[in-house]
Parts: sequence; C-alpha cells; structure tokens
Amino acid sequence: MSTTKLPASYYQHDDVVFLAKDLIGKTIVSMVDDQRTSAIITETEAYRGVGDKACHAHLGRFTDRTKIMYETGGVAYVYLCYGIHNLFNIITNTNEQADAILIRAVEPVDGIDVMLARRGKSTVDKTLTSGPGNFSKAFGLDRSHYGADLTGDTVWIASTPITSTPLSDLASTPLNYRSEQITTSKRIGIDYAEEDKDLPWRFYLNTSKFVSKR
DNA sequence: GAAACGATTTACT
DNA sequence: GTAAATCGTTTCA
Repeated sequence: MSTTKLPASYYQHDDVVFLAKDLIGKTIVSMVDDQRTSAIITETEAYRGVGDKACHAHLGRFTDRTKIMYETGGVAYVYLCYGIHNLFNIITNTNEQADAILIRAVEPVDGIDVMLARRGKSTVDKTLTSGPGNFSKAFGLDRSHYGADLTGDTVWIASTPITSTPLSDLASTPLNYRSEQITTSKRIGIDYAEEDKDLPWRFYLNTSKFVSKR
C-alpha cells in the first residue's frame, strides 16, 4: 500500500477541472472506527466555485453549510443530499474560490469486508462503491467529517503506484492510465443549472466496472 | 416559523 | 421509465 499521501499543495492547484481528472486512478483511504478502507478513484465531478451555477457556492453563497468551501484547498465538504445520502467532496484552490470535487465512484482495494458490512451487503458488485452516496457509506464518511483535513489521518488520498492487488475478479484497472481510458461527460443530476448543466466536467475511468452511469 | 428543495438510490411497473 | 423514501438546509414570510 502506498503511503504517499498527497500534500496540501496538491489541492491548492487553481484548475479544479484539471484536478478532477487528475484524481482518477489515485487511491482514497479512510480510517473510521479503527477500520481502514481504500479504493481507486474511478469517477469525479468538478464544481467550479462562485461562477458555476451547479455549485452550492454559486455567486458567493455563504451559509453554515457552504462556508467550508471558502477554505484553502485540502479539506472535505460533506453534505446531506435528499435527506438520505452523505456526499463527499474535496475543496480545492485558494483565494476563496470555493471550488470542489465530488467523488462519485471508486474501485475497492482494502477493507472490502468493512465496506460490505457498512452497506449491508454480502457480495461485491459495482453498487458497493458506485454512486456518491454509496461510496460515502462504504467508506464510513458522513457529516461528522465536514471540514476534515485531507493531510490528517482520517481520510486522505495517496498517489499511485498502488501496491495492493485490486479485486481480482471484478477489477480491470491497470496501474497507469492513458487519456483514452478516461471518458469526459456532462455532470449528473444538475439540470437545474441552466447554461452550466452541460459543461463537460465529469470524468470516469472507462476500463472500470465501478462507475455510476455510462 | 413554514415550506420547498435537492450534486441519490432503490424498488417497482 | 416512474416513483417513493427522507430530512437538513435554504429561502421566504
């Protein structure tokens, strides 16, 4: 298992769309309730701060929920969606741009038994960690992790190389990715965002089974 | 204080 | 494809 935790400076890059694509293939790790889980990031979406109609911080909206988005990049933004699902985001950039990246799907590597228990499942299939609500639940992430420091020891991201063996029967993920293995599309579930709803700011690893929607 | 609204998931027709 | 579940956040009065 790689221990190359990404530093705070990584998250402070000023192009959230670039970072959303760059995160594909990296490893995300959580240590919650003394249980470690890790997985390869397979699907993300970029939300570009105050200028993006799909972003919760559009036009500088500043509330108890969104205030963390204005922090310096490298913290978590977790919120409850539809009263049911905790959605996990990474805040990026500096200068209070309120940029965020939503983690939409991952491919399990370590702690699969823990993920199964948290999801109430007995067998692994793509629904274990595909879809932002399912990913967060499998990783034990909820609003108690609002504002979590991604350079801390609860939830973080590690760069490749990945030394653990991915799921042998379900994973098809190589350790290095070429651009044609990453598909770009419009974001999911934001049709209210008017002229910004079709921006190509969703990325997924098209060689993985662990993707929410094709 | 009241009401509408989701960056979703799952089950059912 | 359609619909229900479910509740904190936001907006409006």
